[in-house]
Amino acid sequence: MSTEDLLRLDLQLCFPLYAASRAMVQAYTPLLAKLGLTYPQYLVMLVLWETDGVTVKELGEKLYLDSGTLTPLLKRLETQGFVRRERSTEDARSVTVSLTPQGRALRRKAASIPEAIVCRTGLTLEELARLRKDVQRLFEKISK
Amino acid sequence: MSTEDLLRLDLQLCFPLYAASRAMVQAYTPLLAKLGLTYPQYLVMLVLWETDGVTVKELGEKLYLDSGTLTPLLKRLETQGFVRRERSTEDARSVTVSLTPQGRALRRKAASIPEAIVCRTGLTLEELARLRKDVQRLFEKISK
DNA sequence: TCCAATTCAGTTGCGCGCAATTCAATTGTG
DNA sequence: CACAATTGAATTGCGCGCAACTGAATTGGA
Repeated sequence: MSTEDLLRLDLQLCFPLYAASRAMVQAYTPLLAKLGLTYPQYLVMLVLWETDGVTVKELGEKLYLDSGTLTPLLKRLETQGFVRRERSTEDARSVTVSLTPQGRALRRKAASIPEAIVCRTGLTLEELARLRKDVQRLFEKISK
Repeated sequence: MSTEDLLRLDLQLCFPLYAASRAMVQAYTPLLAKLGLTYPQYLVMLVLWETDGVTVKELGEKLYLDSGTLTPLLKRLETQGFVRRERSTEDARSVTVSLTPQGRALRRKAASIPEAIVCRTGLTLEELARLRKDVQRLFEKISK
């Protein structure tokens, strides 16, 4: 393949990835708006619904986001009444994030979202699982 | 699969897509920084290197971005001296974006980037082509 | 024990993305 | 032709992402 070809927009992997990621977030947006969440906020809630009481650092490791992104995002979730943020007693450098009852309750309202998105893709669960694995593999290759 | 499972972060397609897309942009960032470009600016340049003299609307259609994103981005490219923006004479509502000699020259400097990224993924061109097609198909399904 | 190095969250600054709005130019219809 | 509807770019406002930095708390080595 020539350099010319490699510089063509439609032949690069990155652009479809970038476009698909944004389109995915846009598909979630109206569903999440009903809960009062943005997509990154939803990701934080997914982590907390699975493991309540995590530090900002742990959230960052799971979501690949830094404190510059998480701190203001968590403050907004706190203002909304979905989470509490408190300095850890055993290590005062870290901050523990935990769900409020309201934050826990939100999980039920979110329960219907994944299926709605799966339907939207029009792919079978097998196709989705394979694509997810491929994209994950790509991510691992790139991110080191 | 249960609702519980569907809400698990690691089982969703969207999160790996989101993480991979950001990781990809991060892989481009140091290479593009040498040219004075961000990743979205690079996408605009890719379009212009292929088809010089396009309107903001056409750019938006190719990149799935609106004027709210493009107008300030194009102003920054203009300030850098890579593009010119001028009101169309036949339709004064639209603005035509074209390359400056400096913008055209940038293409040669960018020529080595796609291959560097391909190497970074550690995938064969066949694997990349297949993944690109799958992601494109997903994008088309979602974005309507 | 002391103190330099590290860690963790927070802050600042900037460039997207995108919804919503504005305004001027153009188009289409009676 | 008139004028309402549409189109295209620009603007505003907000929430990310992320690099770079700050400052406080903790750790680890001499």
